[in-house]
Amino acid sequence: MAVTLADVARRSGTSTAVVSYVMNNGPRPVAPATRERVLAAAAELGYRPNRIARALRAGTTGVVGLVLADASNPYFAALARSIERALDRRDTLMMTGNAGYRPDRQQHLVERFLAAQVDGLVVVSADGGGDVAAEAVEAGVRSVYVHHRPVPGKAPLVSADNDAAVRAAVEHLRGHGHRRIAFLSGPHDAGPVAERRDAWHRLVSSAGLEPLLLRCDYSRDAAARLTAELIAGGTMPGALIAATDEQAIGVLAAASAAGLAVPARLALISCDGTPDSAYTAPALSVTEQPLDDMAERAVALLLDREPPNASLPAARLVPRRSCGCDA
Amino acid sequence: MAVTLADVARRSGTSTAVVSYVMNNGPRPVAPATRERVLAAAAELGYRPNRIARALRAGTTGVVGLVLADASNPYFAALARSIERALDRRDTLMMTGNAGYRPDRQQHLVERFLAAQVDGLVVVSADGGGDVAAEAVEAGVRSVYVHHRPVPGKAPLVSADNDAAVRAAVEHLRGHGHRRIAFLSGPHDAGPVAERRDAWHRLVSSAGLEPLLLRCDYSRDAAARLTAELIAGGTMPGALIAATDEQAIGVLAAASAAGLAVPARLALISCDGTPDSAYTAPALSVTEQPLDDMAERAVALLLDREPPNASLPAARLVPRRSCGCDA
DNA sequence: ATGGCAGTTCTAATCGTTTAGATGAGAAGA
DNA sequence: TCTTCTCATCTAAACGATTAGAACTGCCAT
Repeated sequence: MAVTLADVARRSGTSTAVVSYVMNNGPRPVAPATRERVLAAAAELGYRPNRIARALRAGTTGVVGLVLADASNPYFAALARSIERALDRRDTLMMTGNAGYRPDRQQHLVERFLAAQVDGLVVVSADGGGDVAAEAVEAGVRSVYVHHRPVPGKAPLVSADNDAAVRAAVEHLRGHGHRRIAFLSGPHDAGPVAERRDAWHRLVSSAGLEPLLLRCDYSRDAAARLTAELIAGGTMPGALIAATDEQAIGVLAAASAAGLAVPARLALISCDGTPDSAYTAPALSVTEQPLDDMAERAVALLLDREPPNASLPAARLVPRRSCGCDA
Repeated sequence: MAVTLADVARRSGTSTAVVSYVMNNGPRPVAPATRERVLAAAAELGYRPNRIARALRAGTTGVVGLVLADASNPYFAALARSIERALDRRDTLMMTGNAGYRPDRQQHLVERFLAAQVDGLVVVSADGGGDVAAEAVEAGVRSVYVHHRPVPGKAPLVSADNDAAVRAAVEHLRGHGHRRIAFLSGPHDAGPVAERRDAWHRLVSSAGLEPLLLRCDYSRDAAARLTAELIAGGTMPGALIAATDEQAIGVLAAASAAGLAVPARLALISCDGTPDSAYTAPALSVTEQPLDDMAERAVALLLDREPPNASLPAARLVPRRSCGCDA
């Protein structure tokens, strides 16, 4: 059915070797006249090299596996796109799998990807889950965690500097005159969220302010329910830093439903900086993660012989309406 | 480096054929005692079948290519997840590529996927772009368009019944007492958006109402700008059906910024029904697309010998706050 | 003429699995 | 004892591309 090297060779009156040399500007030269004949034959027949065969022979597939916690989450979706662009620059394809926050699914995906002989593995997981990359590393497949790494974790981690970002957020809210600055974290935070919480706790405590720590699941729904309870109970603080945009959007929805004015009665900043955050009502103030840089770094670590070791730019503060700014 | 069939065969004192038969519950039976030895050897060595080699021999890879317009758009992201689940049920992996609404990128991705010998191709494109699946179909690779199909298009289309959905939306808004029901469409609508617009136009016209048609890009940004202009010019209608959630979210953001109350001064319904729509302020009323059913249907069309020909369930109306309902 | 040397091209082994055909060992039937 | 049959297993040929090593052309210098 499909056109093979042998077909092109027959048509052009040469051998498969010569055709291969022409196709890859191969390791050996080919006479100009022959090259022409081969190219003409390939074009006529509509020859398309079979990457599976090449992969078997070469031991490298040009495909990287991406294990994603949840592509429906705009933060992970944006990260996935950045990774895709970084891979595309290296002419590498991407297999994707959503683990849906479930460790067993993560494991399952890793095994499927290894069987498919991926050249590398990128794991973007939320909190929780074991060292899924370990199996890949043992099998000799380069792997990298992005955003979060389990402990212990056998593969390197690429993540942004959350400390500086949270510092900027806290200082910004204090600049708006707030003294009760709460933090909304995850249920069992770890990784970047824990870093953010730590940074907040340190800053608020050392300023002599009371650190009010809230926790809920990383879903809009959970954050909305929590917010509704706090408002009903009259214990809503005047300023809040949400660990993730998703949670902040849930907070915003519940505040709107309960008639609590943002930013007048509640100043809000969240820490992802997804594209969505610019289109909430009011627009969310955020600390924006340098996703493109993180992705480029991660992919370089996987595929390039000499990965860059420049440090990652920190997340930066993007003030919009929800913190009390006009913009 | 990697453990092969031959290694397992040597270790268990059998041949590669027997090992293969054991691994696949092969086409021939194996004596129980031998089977045990083989399984033990495979476990000890940590054997993992090489799917690339299997693919070369079998001519089938167990991988499907998904060409997506834009995974950052929650509607497409949700659709992609549904497709992934449908594929997973058939033990099939997925390669993903985002075309970013650019026809040349679509074409490029299709070619990469074909070279990777995918077993099938799912194309989820927005308006515009040529018949990218044509090349795949000619190469004998089954393909299917989901959501939108270019004209002419060589592959079948899986799409929901938009007519019934829009009818429900228009009738619902009329039930709230609205008589000026505008429609916000895309810049050069086609496919599902055009269907929605047609349905709206027919219904509104036949009710003797004036059909006000608005157009802008499918981005939140564009919709927000258009809305701001309309509000400033005092020409904002009292009720609006947005073709997509993204546009509706842009409308909502601009209305909030300009202080235009939703739903009191503007009743809004949009036509995708993404998860996001429940968490806007106020919550968006939508007609919800049956994404899981669409995905299952599309994948069945690609991979199953006898695809189902039951008709697709229609999108259904989910009334929330933005249309004027209390819920 | 003849050996050597580029410059080309061909032959065939290889990657790891699958599987049809050949082979072998035993059991049952003549 | 000698077929005949059934099971279980082995041998080896694919799948399509890559690439060393062999082989074949001219051409020049001896």
